[in-house]
Amino acid sequence: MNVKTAIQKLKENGYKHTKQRERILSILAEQEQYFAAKDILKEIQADFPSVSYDTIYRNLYLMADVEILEATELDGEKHFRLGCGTHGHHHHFICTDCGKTKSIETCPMDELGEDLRGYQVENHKFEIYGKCPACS
Amino acid sequence: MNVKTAIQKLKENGYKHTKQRERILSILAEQEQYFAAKDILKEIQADFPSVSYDTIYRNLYLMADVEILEATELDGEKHFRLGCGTHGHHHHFICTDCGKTKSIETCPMDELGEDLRGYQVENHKFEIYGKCPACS
DNA sequence: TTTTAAATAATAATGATTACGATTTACACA
DNA sequence: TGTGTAAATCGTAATCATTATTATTTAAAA
Repeated sequence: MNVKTAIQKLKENGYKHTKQRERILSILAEQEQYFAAKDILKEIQADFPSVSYDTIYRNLYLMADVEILEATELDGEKHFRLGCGTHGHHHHFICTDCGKTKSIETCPMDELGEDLRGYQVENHKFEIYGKCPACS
Repeated sequence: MNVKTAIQKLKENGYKHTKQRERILSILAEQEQYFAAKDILKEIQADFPSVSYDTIYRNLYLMADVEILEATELDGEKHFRLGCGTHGHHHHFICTDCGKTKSIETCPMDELGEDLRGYQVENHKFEIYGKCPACS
C-alpha cells in the first residue's frame, strides 16, 4: 500500500487528512519493515518537533483498525507496518538485524485438519525470525 | 513436566531448592496455561507475603533458560508455563477465555519448502487463539 | 556448626504506553 | 472566502510492566 491509497482510506472512514498523519505514513512507506512507536516519533520530530506519543499511538492504532497498517508485538513492544494490500492473508519472515520483512504465502492454518476439532479459532500468529540474505 | 522433575532439573544445573521456587512451580503446575508474572505474584503472596517481583522474574527467566518453562508474549506481557516435556518441539492453541492451552503437533516450518531460500531462520512463533470447547 | 556464594526482600528506577485538559486545525457549509 | 464545530494535536502527567540496586537472609557444602 502507498501513502496516497492510505490517505484515501482514511477519508473513506471519515478521518481527516493531517500533515502529521501523512508524515507518519511516509515514514512507514520507506521500508518493508515493522516500526516501533519510538522509531516513528524520532523521525517525525525532524519535521514536527512538537508531536507527542499521544499522536503517534492514536494514529497507529487508528490506522491498524481500518486495516491500513498491520501490527505485531516484537520484543515486548508494539510494532506497525504498512499493510501489504496487494495480496490477502499472509505471514512474514522478519530479519532480526535490519528489520526488513518478506511475505510468506503459506499459512499453517490450512494444514491443521482435525487437530482443533471442537475448538473455535479466532486468530493466529505465525512469524519467522532470522537473518535476511543481505544480513547473513 | 511436574514439580519434582523441575526441581531435579534445577539441581542438575546447579541451582538451589528454595521454597519460593517450589511454590512458583506448584502454581504453574495447577493448569496447562500461560501465567503472567503478576498472576504468580498474587498467588504466591498468600504463602510468602514478602516475595517481590524481582524474585518472580528472576526465577521465571532462569527456569525458562534451563527449559523447565516455556515463554511467550501475550497482550504485551511475558507469560510462562511449565514445559510439556513429554514431547519435543510443538506449538499451542491458547484459549482467550480461560487461558488453557492445547498442544499442536504440526509445525508450519516443516511445510515451508523453498519460500525462504537464502534466508537464515533462527526462530519462529506459531500460536492459535480462540475458545476451547469448554468456553465456546 | 560454620562458611560462603546464591537467593531473596525492599525499594527505586526505567521505559513503553495511556490519559487528559487546553489548544489548534481540517473542512463542511454559509 | 470566512466561520463554526468536531476532530486532532500538544504538553504533560500518570500508569503499568519490567529491571536494577543494595542490604539481608538462606541453602547446602565442608
